[in-house]
Amino acid sequence: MARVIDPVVLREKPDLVKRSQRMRGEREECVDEAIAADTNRRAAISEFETLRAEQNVCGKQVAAAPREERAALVAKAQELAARVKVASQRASEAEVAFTEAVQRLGNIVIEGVPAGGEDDYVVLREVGDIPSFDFSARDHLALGELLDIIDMERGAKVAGARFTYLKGLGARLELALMSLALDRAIAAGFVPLITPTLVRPDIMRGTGFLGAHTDEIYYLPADDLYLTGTSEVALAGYHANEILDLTDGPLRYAGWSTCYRREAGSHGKDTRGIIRVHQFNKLEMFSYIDPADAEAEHARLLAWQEALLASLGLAYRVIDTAAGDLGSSAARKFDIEAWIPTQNAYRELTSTSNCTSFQARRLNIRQRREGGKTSPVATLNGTLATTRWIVALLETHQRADGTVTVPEPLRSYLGGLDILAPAVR
RNA sequence: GGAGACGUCGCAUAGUCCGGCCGAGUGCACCACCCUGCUAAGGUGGAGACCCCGUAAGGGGUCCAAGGGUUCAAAUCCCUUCGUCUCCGCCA
Repeated sequence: MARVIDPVVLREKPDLVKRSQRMRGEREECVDEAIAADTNRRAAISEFETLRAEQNVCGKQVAAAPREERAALVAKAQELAARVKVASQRASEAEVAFTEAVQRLGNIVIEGVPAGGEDDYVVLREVGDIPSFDFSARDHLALGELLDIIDMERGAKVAGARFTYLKGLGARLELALMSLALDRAIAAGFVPLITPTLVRPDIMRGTGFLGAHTDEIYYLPADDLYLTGTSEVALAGYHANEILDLTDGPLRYAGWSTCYRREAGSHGKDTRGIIRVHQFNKLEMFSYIDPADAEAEHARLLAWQEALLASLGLAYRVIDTAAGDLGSSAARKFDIEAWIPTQNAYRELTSTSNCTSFQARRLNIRQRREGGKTSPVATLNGTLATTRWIVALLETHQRADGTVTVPEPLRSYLGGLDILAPAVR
């Protein structure tokens, strides 16, 4: 059964949970409701178990009794069985009610996370020089079309709005970016994983995506499967219902997959180019770690993201997302936004979340502790590269003639190419 | 898509036909101790997960792929789902 937040914390430190709910701008009363449901549930379980114990004893008596006494004992057992059935039903109803109540609670926000909504983030730092041009800068789509590497028109013809073709050097650029990121991840000790992009409902639910964001997700009714919007889903599900050995350190995976998002709530937003498309590729870092080390790991994920962005010559800022803008699973989230010259704004290129033990509880992922006890692990995730980076790369490194300088780290992945220019034919 | 076999406590298996003495035997692996003076063998004991009550000691409940059903009682009978394997068919 999904527990989501630690029931012991809920019971013993309800104020902590209430404070978290408040910071998220969500209902505080949910906490008391969950506690009441918990009390109710435990009473129902006790009642059922007492009756059940009685029934078990009775059953043994029936089996051991001589024939002539059986009829009477069976009659008694029948009566008992009926009562057990009722108690059992009540107990499972109470269990369901508790699960529902507790699932309405978001993860407990980490101390230091700014309170408030989407606009209440705190900028931790700005890094790199904001590019300036002595010519009129083109946006990424203009550059993409000039270079013949992005084809939105044909994307729309074949699949509809928000679909695209990456062509020629565009296709190679994406692969180069992903490959560079993968090599960095491998160097940092991540195990590469190419993940399923269709998953079952229980996995989707377990990772916390089947809540408020259900209409963001593509669903295939004929097969009862969901298309994943990030490999985080499959990466988190990878060790579902397992007991891990983390004595040699965290388990780190780098998931490479295509991602699918319906973008249901963003009609009219970012309609130009490949900033916001229904299908893109992403390399995702994912860590399973002892909860005590989760915050340190979060800092490491962020550092790896920053190192990659910086090496590609992108100007960016790091923001500490406000509590109200966190997903329900996240206890803290850092976004890195790169400067997009033609938008005169920072736009999100990566995101890294510390889900503490929230996601692991839902997915029943534990570790063996000293003394043989088990406890939930912590999970963290973070973007290491996505298709969207191409937007920042093209715009940042463009030149007056519409060609684009290839940042040094990507060149070896493009056969040594240092300038993206229109193909001659 | 059609036909069939199967899914047991880390691994391998027994048990399922004939429901209760099976929460479950055996081997291997594992842990503790003993014996042995040696990188072996032998002996004794212990090992799972989850939940409830309890300060604790301890007690109780649930779990034989998952979920339902029959029954006083289900690993064992019935149904559904998921998964694995074999054969046939199909296949960008």
